[in-house]
Order: sequence, then C-alpha cells, then structure tokens
Amino acid sequence: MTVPSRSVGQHHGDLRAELLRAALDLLHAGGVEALTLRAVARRAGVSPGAPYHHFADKDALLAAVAEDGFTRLHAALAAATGAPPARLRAMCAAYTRFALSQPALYAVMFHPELGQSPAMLTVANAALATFERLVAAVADVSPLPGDQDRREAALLVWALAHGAIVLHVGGMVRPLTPSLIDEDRLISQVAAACLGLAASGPSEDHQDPLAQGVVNAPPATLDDAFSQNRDGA
Amino acid sequence: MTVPSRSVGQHHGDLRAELLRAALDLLHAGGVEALTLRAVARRAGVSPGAPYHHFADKDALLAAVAEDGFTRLHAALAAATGAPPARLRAMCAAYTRFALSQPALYAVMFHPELGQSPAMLTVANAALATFERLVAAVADVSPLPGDQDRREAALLVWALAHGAIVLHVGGMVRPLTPSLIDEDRLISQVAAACLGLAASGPSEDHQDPLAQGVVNAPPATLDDAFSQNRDGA
DNA sequence: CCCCGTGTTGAACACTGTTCAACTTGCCGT
DNA sequence: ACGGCAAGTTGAACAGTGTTCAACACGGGG
Repeated sequence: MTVPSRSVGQHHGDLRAELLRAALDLLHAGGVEALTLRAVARRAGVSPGAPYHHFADKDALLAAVAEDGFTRLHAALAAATGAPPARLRAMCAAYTRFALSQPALYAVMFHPELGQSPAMLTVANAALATFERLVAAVADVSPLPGDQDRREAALLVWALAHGAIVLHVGGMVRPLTPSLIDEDRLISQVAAACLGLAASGPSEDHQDPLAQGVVNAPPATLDDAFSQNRDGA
Repeated sequence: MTVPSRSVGQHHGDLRAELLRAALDLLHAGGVEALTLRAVARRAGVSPGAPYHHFADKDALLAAVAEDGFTRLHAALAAATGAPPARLRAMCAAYTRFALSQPALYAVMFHPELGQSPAMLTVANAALATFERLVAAVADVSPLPGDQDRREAALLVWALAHGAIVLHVGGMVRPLTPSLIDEDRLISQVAAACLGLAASGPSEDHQDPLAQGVVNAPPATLDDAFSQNRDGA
C-alpha cells in the first residue's frame, strides 16, 4: 500500500506542497482570477496535467488553499491576548487585519462555491470555536441577553465581522461612503460593534477599559427583545 | 445620432432586455457558474458574439443583472411597512427573504469582482439609503450610542445581515451548526440582532411590539419618529 | 539484472470569453 | 420609389481554461 502521504515523489520533492505554495503566490500577486490551474502548474514548473495526481479537481486545490488559510487565521486569532472584553477587541482586530492583509486568500476561504472540503470545514470550525469560547468568556463578564445560545452569538459576531469585511474589500462600502471608512476605522468599527453585539448586558456599573476606542458603543439593555424573540422561535 | 436607447433593433425586438431575462433565468436555474455568456446567447437564440453589441463585456452583463437585482431589492425594502422599530425588523426580514429566495442573484450582486458599474453602485446606494433612513428613525426613538454616525450604523446593520446571509447560503454556517439555523430562524436572528445593533439605547421603559411575530409586526405608536425621518428625505 | 508502479508528460477534447470580416435588414433622404 | 447607410447579426476564428488519457521516465523490490 505504502501510504501515499509520505511518498515524496520522484521528480520534484513533494510537488503537492509546491503547488500550494505556487497557488498562494499567484493569489497574493494577481488576485482570485489569476489563480488558474495551468498557471499554478506553470509556476511550479510542471505540465498542466500534473496537479491531477495530487488534487482531484481545481476545487480540491482551492479547498486546500482555503484550509491552509483557515489554519493561519486560527493561529492569528489564538495569538490575540488580553482579558476577555479587551481580548474580543484584539481578536476582531486580528481577524480584520488578517482579511485585509490578504483579501484574495480571504475571498477563496469564504467564497467557496470554489472548493469546500470536509477538512477545510473542520479547520473553519476550529476557528469559530475560538470565537465561541471568547464570546462565552465575555458572557461570563456580562451575561448574554436572554437565553441566547453562545454559539449563535459567536456566529453573529463572525457574521458582522465577515459582512463588514466583504462589503469593504468588495468595493461596496468604499464608493458608497468615500474616504469615510479606512482600514483602521473599519477595524475599530467591527471590534466595537462585536463587543456591543456579543455582550449587550448592563455595564454602566463597571466602566470597561474597552470604552476608549474610536466609536465603541456603551452596551445597552435590549435583553427582553432578544429573549422574547428567542423563545418565540 | 438617433439615441440608441430607443432603437428597438431589427431582428429581435430589443435583444438587450431578452438577454437580461435569459441571464436571470439561467442564474435562477443553474446558479452562478451556469451563467456563461454563450449560454445566455444560446438561450436568447442568438449567436455567441451578438451580446457584444449590447454589453461591452461579460462583466457589463453581470453588472446590469446586479443593477436589476438592486432595484428589486430596493423595492422589497421599501415595501416593508410599520412604525420604526417594527419596521426595521420587517426590513431585515424582507432583506433576508430576498437574498434567500434567489441566492444566485444575490451572489452576483455582492460578489462583483464580476462586473460593477457606476449605475449599479447608484442603485446600491439607494438601497442603503433606505436602511440609513430607517436607522435614523430608530435612532430618533432610542439614540445611537455615542457619537456614532447614522450612516455608519446603517452600514453595520447591512454588514451584519449580509454576513449572516453569505455565511448561511455559502454553506459555512449550515455544516458548522447542523439543523440549528433554518431560514426562519436566520431571519429572526438577523432582525433581532440588527435591532440590538441599530438601537442600543435603554428600552425597558417602553415594551416594543417588535418582540412578537417573526415578520411583519403590527404597527406601533411611534409614527412621529417615522414622519420626522420621512420629511427629511 | 529486469520488472513494476508511481509520477509525469504532452497532446488532445470541450468549453469559455472575445474579436472581426462579411452579411442581412430596416430606416432615411433624395 | 429607390439606393445607400448604419445598426444588428452572423459564423468562424483565436487564445486560454479545466480535464482526460495513452505513452513515457524513473525509482526501488524481486
């Protein structure tokens, strides 16, 4: 059988990794549309049919690229430190910075009609788990409104960050509000909004140190609306 | 000169509209990747080079499709009625329903590395203006936190809805939390979260009627705020 | 030593977006 | 009423894409 994961290959020493590297280079250089299978093979110095011995499909290559991206995103999120409330802000900043620093990779990761493997979803799930744990930590400080599930709250935090980033890099926001939202401001906006969304319990008793940013909404008390919506569904 | 917008064409009575219609049909039937320029021409019964006399590019066709989509989205948003807080919920529901009922069109509208024309951005801006006015109305009821700009608040509302929808239809959320988020639940979540995000002022004094049905809450008694928003527009 | 299987090639196929010379067709001026 | 003009359309072509496949090279095991 000779498990194929360790067969280093004859001609090029493990071509698979080199293909992934070439794909990332092309993605970083020329965007998503420059990431063609033939160009990847060309850049790796092999024939156009060679990648099919390492990836079943172009989508499989894309999925592998996305998986790698999610791994690095997970690491970037895990590197955000601090006490729970401030850490959520640091995490949102790390997330936004990751996406804005390599938007093409981010697009591949999240626009995956182009390739979406179970392995990729596993890593994506791990990244979400980081968010989820953090939202749970924030919820310990100021409890989540109603009986809102922490995973759903984390999902909403993720959705807000993702939506803001996608609208921004997709060129939707910038022409709408020219020069009003730059990158740093976007980071602050997302971080502040995520904080307000994740932990929207009463907090005027303890002044959080997170209240110093650009916008930073003081949390409110809409718990009843949330909870009443929750039990109805 | 004979302004070309009214030349109905010789062979087919205005082919441009028929091409757009064919594109929408293909989009609805087979998704984004089925929307090929040749297939559009095939479905309209013309040769593959014919569309180039009505659209400069494939991206121009896509942009026209997106523009039409934004027009219909704008109409759907404007059709959401009710007093400000409940109306924001109805609007989120209308938005989510629009996106979920035709996800391929929504993808074309918002993933526009494929075609993005000034006309399309104008219509998109109009749709955002609807959100913005509504957020302003909600802000009149319960003021926005801090000195947060209303346009930015509307953008964040939009970002949250967009992110949740994209993660949902992109298959990111479903496999992560299987069978936990269905469409109705997503609508409720987005609506509730948008409400919490847009108007995060104290609200325990007046029990909002927005806390009941999933969509289309009966109107409340906050018309003054709404009218105040209306005359401003 | 030869054989065998993995890895690779390069040519092929069907398809895409795009261009262009030639042709058709309706409208307008004279 | 007729000829000409310009817009509309065609169908073939080109480059480039994803994908497949018979043939070939090269390593290690008998």
